[in-house]
Amino acid sequence: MDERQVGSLTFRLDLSQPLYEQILKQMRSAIAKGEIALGEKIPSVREMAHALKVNPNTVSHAYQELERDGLTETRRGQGTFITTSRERVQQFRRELAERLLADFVAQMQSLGYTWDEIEHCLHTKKKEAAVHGRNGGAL
Amino acid sequence: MDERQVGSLTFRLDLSQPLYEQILKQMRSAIAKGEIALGEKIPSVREMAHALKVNPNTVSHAYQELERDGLTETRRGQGTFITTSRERVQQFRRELAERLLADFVAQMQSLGYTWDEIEHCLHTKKKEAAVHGRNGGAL
DNA sequence: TGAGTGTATTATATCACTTAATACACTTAG
DNA sequence: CTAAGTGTATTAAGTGATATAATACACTCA
Repeated sequence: MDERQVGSLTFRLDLSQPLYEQILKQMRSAIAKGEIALGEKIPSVREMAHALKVNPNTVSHAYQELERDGLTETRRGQGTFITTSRERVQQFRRELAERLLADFVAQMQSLGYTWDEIEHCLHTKKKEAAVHGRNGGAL
Repeated sequence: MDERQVGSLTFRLDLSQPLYEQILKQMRSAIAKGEIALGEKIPSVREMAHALKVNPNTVSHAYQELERDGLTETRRGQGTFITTSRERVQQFRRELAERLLADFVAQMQSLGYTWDEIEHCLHTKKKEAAVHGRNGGAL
């Protein structure tokens, strides 16, 4: 429940990972999902740092990675803005998904799972989730 | 190609991850895949350390994690041996796969992918792999 | 002009990881 | 019994990534 609100965004930080990485990943998700509109200004480094109770340098680190990803553009004296290129966002989302998928499959195969078995596991979990989503999730 | 042979096992180590974690994961894979037989003795801490050009403490760290997993049993003065319980190995393999799957799905969903889209991505990649496996992998 | 931007710098502290050098208790082959 | 080989524990040191703190600078805009 340790959630922090920053503008329209919600962040959850813990100690299991570097803070700047958690900020980075959650910003990436928000952008990929369109929770932040194209061209929109994101919170300033200092504002974000204050809201998350984190050092400005840590936020700056995350923001610089976002720019390396091509997801943001920084204008000195103005702030940091989401790219206006819908194509760039979609491409980045696809690349990230492709990496996740490749890593997942590689790790499953390192445990001796075949393609068919991996597909079957995913399908089974999907059906389980469907049950939990309908009513099983309730108390 | 920086591979190291230790008995019947092959290890690949780099600097992108803690050494003890790489040893741990590759041992887990070897056990899960049955590349080491149940009850078999694995290389001694010192032998493994020498072969991998790594400190004995680092190998010991990995071996202690393996025992925490229930995959090995240590006998003082004799060495470290793979568990004789086939059930334990199979259960651990399932648990590991379950964790990988849950994490993968969670990360895909954080990018806005639906269950159907995730399934479709996996299926597409499977077919790609099939092509590369038949002949596309050749030069 | 002044407040708000991103950025850079220097310093300090902490933590995980790795290596090194020993030492101890145990088991087994000789 | 002895010696070599087991896992394990301890202490020390060094490294690198991470995070914080305190400043400072250049830029933009009302």
